[in-house]
Amino acid sequence: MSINNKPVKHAADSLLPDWMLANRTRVLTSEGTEPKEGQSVVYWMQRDVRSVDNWALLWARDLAMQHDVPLHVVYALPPPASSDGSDNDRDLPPALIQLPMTKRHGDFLLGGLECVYKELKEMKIPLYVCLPDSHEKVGETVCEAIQHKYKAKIVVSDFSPIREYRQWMELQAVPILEEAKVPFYQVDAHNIVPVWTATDKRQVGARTLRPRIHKVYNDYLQDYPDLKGNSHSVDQPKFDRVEYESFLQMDESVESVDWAQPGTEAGMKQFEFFSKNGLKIFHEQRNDPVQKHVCSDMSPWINHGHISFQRLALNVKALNKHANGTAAFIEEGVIRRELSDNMLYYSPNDYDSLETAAGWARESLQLHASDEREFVYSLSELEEGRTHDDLWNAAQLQMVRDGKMHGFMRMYWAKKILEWSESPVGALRTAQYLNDKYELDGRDPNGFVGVGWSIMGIHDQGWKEREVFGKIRYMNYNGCKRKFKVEEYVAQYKGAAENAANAVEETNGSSNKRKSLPSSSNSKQKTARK
DNA sequence: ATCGGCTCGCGCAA
DNA sequence: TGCGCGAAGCCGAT
Repeated sequence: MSINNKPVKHAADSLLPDWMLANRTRVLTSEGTEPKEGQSVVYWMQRDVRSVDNWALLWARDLAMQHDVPLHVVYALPPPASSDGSDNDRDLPPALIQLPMTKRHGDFLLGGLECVYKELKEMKIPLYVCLPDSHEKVGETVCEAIQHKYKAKIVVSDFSPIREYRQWMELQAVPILEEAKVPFYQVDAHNIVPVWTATDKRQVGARTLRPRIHKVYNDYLQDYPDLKGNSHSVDQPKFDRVEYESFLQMDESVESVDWAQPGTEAGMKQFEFFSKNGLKIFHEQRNDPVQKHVCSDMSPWINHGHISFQRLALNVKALNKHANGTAAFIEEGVIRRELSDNMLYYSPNDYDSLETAAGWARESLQLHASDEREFVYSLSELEEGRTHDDLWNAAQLQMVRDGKMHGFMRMYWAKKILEWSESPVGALRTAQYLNDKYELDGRDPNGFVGVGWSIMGIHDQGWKEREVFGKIRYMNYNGCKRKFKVEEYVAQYKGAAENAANAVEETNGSSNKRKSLPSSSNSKQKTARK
């Protein structure tokens, strides 16, 4: 079932406290769905897993106060991946929906959720975790809690442009709530300028989104009010971490990382470190993968919703130092990050496929689809970092080991996957698969757009035509040598190779649900042409 | 070391 | 309708 963007209708002014901008909201249920009798307001938390700096939670709490009922928070754990093999992509790595939750992601997700549970409990706000049987049942399961467990009169959710979230909310829950006459409001609690407000269509690049956001940026960069706790006494559900862990059926071969602990507090510590060390040189050194302590490394917490980027924007503004570093940080954290949401929101059904590329890019990749490739690697050769390119292998191993690849290397890494794959379609899916499996900040719009920028020219322009790439921007080893000390970067990941190989073997051996992936027999290395 | 051309499409001037 | 301009890079000329 495909997702359609309907014209955005904002919540009526009478529902909004003076600090809540109508543009942050949209009404998902149809006109005439008015609050009837009910005993609570429910906040369906999904993308923005935090108790502070969360416009959806704040507004839901205010609505509960207006109606003199308690607030309940409901979160749906993502149901285990179902790979029934019914799709026609047998030769491609699994798409996000078929990808098992890794321990790396699951631990971070549950850790953050547990923090929120405790923080809310202190304020007498209960958090109830739903366990839907399948992807198709998420909306139904959450609505069951909304309607029968909590008898809600109003539902507020946060917003994500990821397809699965939109299916759960817009396609599955909306009809049930309309039938039950429970109005369903959504808040873009993730972006500073809400995605549907910044522009009303997909943008071709940063240069068209930037002026639109800058024009209204200060209007939306409001400080957050404090969250007030429930005054009603309500039952507190238990937080059963063990049960949730077994529900997720995690892929244990991708281990958690030590450097990033889940939760708002841990994330803010990382940010304090960055604002003391990296911010002042961010504009000059963020593209040098050898430099330590330049990048903010905030994306795990931002993407999992543990921290609001708006909080970081407010903090760097209050710091009022390092104008150039701050400008570069805001450019990446606001313009480029919100550009990703823009792409997914306005192309909800094809943001992860070649179909979403611009005409020039599709045609050009098609024209060069049968060009002879100098190297073609199998998925396992790539996954284990066993290519001829030590720089690429190091980047891959950084991702496998640390759950985070340097931003500049992500571009080079994905471009080489295009260069070394049989087809652009396969390259795209392989890069998305590896990104979503290993990056702690994967499974997110920024990942789809980052990979899309590299492989199919999303938000980029055409460049000098060449083999395999066509007009897609090319990157190579020599360019990296010009920019940073390649040997130094490579040396950092020596010895990580065997670990990666073991992890991959474990994954593929233990997962009987996983459909078979391209085997290394596909691998070939051809001699250079000309 | 630094610069300009590469190539495309938006947005503005006409 | 035509033209200026940007853009998370490469490459060759200076």
